[in-house]
Amino acid sequence: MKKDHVTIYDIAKEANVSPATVSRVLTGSAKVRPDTMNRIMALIEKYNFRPNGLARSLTYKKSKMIGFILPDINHPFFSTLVLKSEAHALKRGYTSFLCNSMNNSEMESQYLHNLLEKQVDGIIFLGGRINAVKTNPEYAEELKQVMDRIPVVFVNGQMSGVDAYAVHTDEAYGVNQLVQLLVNHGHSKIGFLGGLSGITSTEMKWTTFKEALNDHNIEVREEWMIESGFNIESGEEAAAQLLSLKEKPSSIICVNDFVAMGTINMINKFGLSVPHDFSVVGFDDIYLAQYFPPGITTISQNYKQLGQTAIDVLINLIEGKEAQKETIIPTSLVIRNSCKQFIPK
Amino acid sequence: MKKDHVTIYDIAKEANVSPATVSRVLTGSAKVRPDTMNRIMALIEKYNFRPNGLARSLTYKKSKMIGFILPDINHPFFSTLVLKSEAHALKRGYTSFLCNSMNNSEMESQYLHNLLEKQVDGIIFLGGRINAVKTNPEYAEELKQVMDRIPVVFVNGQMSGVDAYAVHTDEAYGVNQLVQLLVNHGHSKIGFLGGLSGITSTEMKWTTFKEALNDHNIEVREEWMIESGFNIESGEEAAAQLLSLKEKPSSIICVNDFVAMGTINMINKFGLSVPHDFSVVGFDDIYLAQYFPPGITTISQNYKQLGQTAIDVLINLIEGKEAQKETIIPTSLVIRNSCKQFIPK
DNA sequence: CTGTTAGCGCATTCAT
DNA sequence: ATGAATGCGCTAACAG
Repeated sequence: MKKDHVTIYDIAKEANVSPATVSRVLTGSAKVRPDTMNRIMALIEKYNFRPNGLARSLTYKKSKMIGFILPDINHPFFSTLVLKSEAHALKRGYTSFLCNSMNNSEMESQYLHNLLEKQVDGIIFLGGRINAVKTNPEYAEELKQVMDRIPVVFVNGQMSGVDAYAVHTDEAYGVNQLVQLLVNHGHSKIGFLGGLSGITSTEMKWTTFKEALNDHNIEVREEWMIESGFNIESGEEAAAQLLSLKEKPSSIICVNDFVAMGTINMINKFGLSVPHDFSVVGFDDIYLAQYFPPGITTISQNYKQLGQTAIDVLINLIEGKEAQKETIIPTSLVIRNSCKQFIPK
Repeated sequence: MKKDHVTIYDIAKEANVSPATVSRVLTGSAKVRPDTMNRIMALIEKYNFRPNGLARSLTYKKSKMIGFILPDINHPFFSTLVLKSEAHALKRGYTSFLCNSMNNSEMESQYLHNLLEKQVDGIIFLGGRINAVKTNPEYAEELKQVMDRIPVVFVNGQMSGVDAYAVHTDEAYGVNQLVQLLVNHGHSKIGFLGGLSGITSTEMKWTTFKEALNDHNIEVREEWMIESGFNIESGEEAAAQLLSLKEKPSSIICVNDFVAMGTINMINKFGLSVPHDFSVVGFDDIYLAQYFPPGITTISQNYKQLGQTAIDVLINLIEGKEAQKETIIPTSLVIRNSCKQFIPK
């Protein structure tokens, strides 16, 4: 079962050459006479030899690995983003190390140390502490210490006092697109469901939402802005609350697609329907958005571009090249069937 | 920005001790006098020192990492399973390395080598080549070579000629539960949608399905068994085909929840509804199954147990302990609203 | 309790 | 074109 690990020394001995020569054929770092090369290659084949990556990284002082710290791979937004990013990183010669923090700061700290010990060459950070409106100075300090050693790129986040490289979705633009769409459809009573205060992306969406309404001379009704969370249950809860109001909006912007799904479900449970009784729009354009009846109109985060850019910035930093301090990725509107022209009753 | 990497030698020098002593406080492998220990700890703190994991693994000849080869982290089945597995592995002191093969055998090969070079202590293999009904001998050979070096555990798969440790869901039992449920509800016209021939899980579900119908003295109608695939689109296509048949079943078993969603969507597009016109059941119990209207009755794969067992088997193997060659994880029926009593018209 | 020495497996000068 | 020697950072004997 366990064939003892064969090393370049074993190969060297059997080929009657020095380990250095074996190393040379492995890396192609110098010319080797064709016949000795063939002899070595044959042995490599014979033993199915693979150089020990740990030893290699140790001498190179580069592991060619990048770490990802993210909240939850189970969430479609992250899984899609990570999938794209990973593929791109691989193309550039880097393998990825995923760490699910579950939005728990202690886990983030633990993983940060873990990644450092594993000698990753850089880190992509998503969610958790970099999504908090008020930065915890302790966590910021920790991150700064990490950044002292290896490059870190924030995706859709920021920390006050931490001068980090960042790439993020233009969420404000997305919200504006949504409001514009609704207004174009004749809606002037617009609600906003989901999200959590204290989370930057939520608060930014809220303020943008209000500004957009103002720009369109539409009154902001605080009772139509209901905070709840980010999953389907949150959508259901928020919608239930909204639907029990005496006066209701005719359209609803949801903080993300999951919340939109919950909202649609609850509207149906109230015996009403989308888009007939309410126009509902989401955010993120997760895989399911197009299939969840009636097909959710939403904002695409352009995952591929987002992930790719983050990776490019990080790798450029790792390899000592120039990189843009902050990159903003545009969103795009994806029209489906959850939204229709407002018809006064 | 770049503080030169500090090593145990640096710490040792500044603390006026030998590197070995520093190593001792790091690992706790031997007693160290309290005051020297404190001195060392202070320096570790001061420099925020972290031992180099690569160097460590090199001497330990253990990396405490396990690799996952899986088709696509973006699919809820895998993301959930991986999340559970990873958490359990971490609890047992192992970190995970994820590799998305996209069901591409070449990528699997590439990753297999990559993981070997990275010196992972073991591998969890899901999907792809171990799901093929007819084993490709070349791929089997490759896997055997890997297994010659480190333990590998198959999850929901197998390869003929490869005597691997395996953990899998009792899919046959699940299909039986589904048929039983439908029969209990008075259905005797049952279809089966989705899946792909050549994929073990599909073929096993098909044969189990037929046997179950036989056991219940129900005729098997080949035209109600439509092969298509595993995603929502596949469900829609298969359902469209089924619905254009002259004579249709009253109930439908889908190869998984995605296909069930597509099926439900198509039924709705035909102006019919679930469960009113058709009872539809799925498989996997992904997060969305409960929220996709009308709430999908399905079979749970018991992710946690499945993942945990796979990890336990693998780690036991890695650590030279006993492990069961094959473990079967029971499924459980999750009743929701996509299924109702058959009412003859 | 602590220091010295010798690898772990590989890549890289510096010679030859 | 190739070999010998050295170091990457850490742990594990083996002394003392």
